[in-house]
Amino acid sequence: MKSVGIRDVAKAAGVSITTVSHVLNETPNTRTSESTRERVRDAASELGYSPNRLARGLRTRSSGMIGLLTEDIATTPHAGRIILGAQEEASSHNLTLAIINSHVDAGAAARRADARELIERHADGIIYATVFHREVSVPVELRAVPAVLIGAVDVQGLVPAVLPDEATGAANLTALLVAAGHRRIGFTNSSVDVPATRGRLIGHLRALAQAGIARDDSLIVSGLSEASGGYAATLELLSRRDRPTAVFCYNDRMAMGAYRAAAELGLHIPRDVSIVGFDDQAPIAESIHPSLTTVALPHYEMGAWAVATLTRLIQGSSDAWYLSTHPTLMQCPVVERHSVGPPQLVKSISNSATDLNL
Amino acid sequence: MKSVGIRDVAKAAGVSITTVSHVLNETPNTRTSESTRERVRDAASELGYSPNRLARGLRTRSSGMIGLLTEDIATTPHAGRIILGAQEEASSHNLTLAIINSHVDAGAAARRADARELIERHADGIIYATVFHREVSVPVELRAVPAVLIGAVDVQGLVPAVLPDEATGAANLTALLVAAGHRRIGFTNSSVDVPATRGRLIGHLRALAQAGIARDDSLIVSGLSEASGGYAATLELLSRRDRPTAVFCYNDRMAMGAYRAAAELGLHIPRDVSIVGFDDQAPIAESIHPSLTTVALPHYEMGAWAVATLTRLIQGSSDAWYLSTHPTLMQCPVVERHSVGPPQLVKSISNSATDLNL
DNA sequence: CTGAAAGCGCTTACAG
DNA sequence: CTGAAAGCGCTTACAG
Repeated sequence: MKSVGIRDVAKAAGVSITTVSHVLNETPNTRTSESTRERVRDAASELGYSPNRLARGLRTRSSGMIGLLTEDIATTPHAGRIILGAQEEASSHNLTLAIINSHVDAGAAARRADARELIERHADGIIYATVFHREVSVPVELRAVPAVLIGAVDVQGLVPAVLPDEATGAANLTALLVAAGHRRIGFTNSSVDVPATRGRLIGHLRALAQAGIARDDSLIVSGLSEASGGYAATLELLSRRDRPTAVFCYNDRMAMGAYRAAAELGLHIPRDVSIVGFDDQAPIAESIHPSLTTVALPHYEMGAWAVATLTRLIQGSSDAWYLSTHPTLMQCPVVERHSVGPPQLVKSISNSATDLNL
Repeated sequence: MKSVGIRDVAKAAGVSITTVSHVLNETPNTRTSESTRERVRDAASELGYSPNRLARGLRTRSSGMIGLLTEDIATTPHAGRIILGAQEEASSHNLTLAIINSHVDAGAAARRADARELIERHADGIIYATVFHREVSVPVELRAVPAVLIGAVDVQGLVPAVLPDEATGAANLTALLVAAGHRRIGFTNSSVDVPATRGRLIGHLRALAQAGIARDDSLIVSGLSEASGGYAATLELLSRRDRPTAVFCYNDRMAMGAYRAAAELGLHIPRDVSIVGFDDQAPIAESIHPSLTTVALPHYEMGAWAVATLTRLIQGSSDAWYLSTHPTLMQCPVVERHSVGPPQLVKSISNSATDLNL
């Protein structure tokens, strides 16, 4: 199966390969008679010609490929959406997405080797995405090409980054709770100190302040960022005499545990207590009963932003410096479902059985 | 930043580029003195030379890239593991993985365009992965290159495929239930008819037969393959006078609903009823309480198999025909956690409250 | 054991 | 408005 090349099209159209190249690429500043153009296009489509990207890349020194370097991300549940956003944006720019994953603990050397591989293949740009929102020291290899970061910020401030705006997302979520009437809101935080932990708490506190609700640190309890941690923390919170009427869980997995704690205490969600999570993690948030009100992380959008920004950088946009020094924050939308209701009107005595007897 | 080429290495080592190419590629049937080889290697590493894959690809008519064509798969929770398996296997063969995703409903035309794009870039092989185990008609474009299918079987039997061995996985899971002492096992199936639905039921039935347990179709009830469907089906099953002592749910999401049904009936898992799922879907299976005994889908393995097989095909292996006509089945391992226990010893009266009074 | 040379399939000054 | 020719950076017969 001999593949058809530009030469075949030229011959069929009775023109030179130069002309074929010009008309097919619509080279600017090139005049070609309409009749020739038509002949060329007809010949090309008749022969089913499609240019060899390798040859073109060799000549133009650009591969039309962008590399996505991930750090264990393919194993996290969110990964798919980052990849999807990046891939679709890439397609729309006629770019191909190549993926390389290294394990988080593989170390800097592995990451540099991966970067090098992408460079050998003449990636036009590289996206570096980390599992958790954190600070990284970008491999020097990436200095050689346009690069952007997803979910991480470069300690040296040399490469543009997108980050989820956790604080605003959290603030909006808390505001929703406040709007429903809650004033005593528990917060079960993750005990590991990462930007997400800090950001979510900050947003929560900010919304409280804005609503004129006094900060009460006894309402903030932290634990493992898993269902088990959420269970323990929420159990503690809801067992108090003056238990909160709502609890904001650091993430959806913790919220799963919070549901169990509430059930064990005989508390009905959202009648007796409102629960909210963060991450909009599939399939938990939707599948749990009642379905969970939470905030979504903009993975798709960050993926798309990354390649959109990269294409600007590749085209030599002058935003580079500005972008590098000002991380882009992506909004995290609140997803309202069914785990929030108004607070109980009656002052509960410590146990919801009382309510049932009203 | 002028990048270093083979010419620079040749000059530095005082040899021809031919020689550089031979020593660096370790071309077979080529004698080069050890001293020359050493000089070349030193020069190459000193200059930080890495070959331009585009140029090499143009010359050798192979890009060293393999394409992964997915069908909405990046949006499914499992996707990451397929990509990861494929990517790691690709790395080990010095291949790069390019990903293109099309929406399931984008139609055949979109898929063909995607295949074409991969071919323009001279993908050495293409993997086509579908979201759900099903039959597909492979785009003709794929006939031009080695191709394999993940999770789907080609209606025309022309391309090799890997599929999860759902039946065996299900049989093993049911066998585990039987081993625990269960003889009345409910089965909540998905009401949509796909290979997975059929395979899981077949495996279940096979294990029952093997254990000498009479088939009782009243124990098989189907519904939506979501938590809500599992809830309804399980509620029905467990409300019967002679309720099953265990229920096998078509998937983990249905199992989530089953948990809720059991809780509502006051049935404790696994004391009063055992529940098992299928998919080992993160983060449900682990996070739910008690953690769910289920069977894992071999996504990583299928991804790795796909590229391993592709490399054999690319090298002209003669297995092609055999592989095309015999889909490869990948084992689905049972993952034991905490949702299975022995059946209740007492004959229940219809309501577990009775048990509590023993 | 080593090298000169052709050629992979394009794009792009440059000339006409 | 159109084309001849150089060249991107490699690999690979082929000759010596």
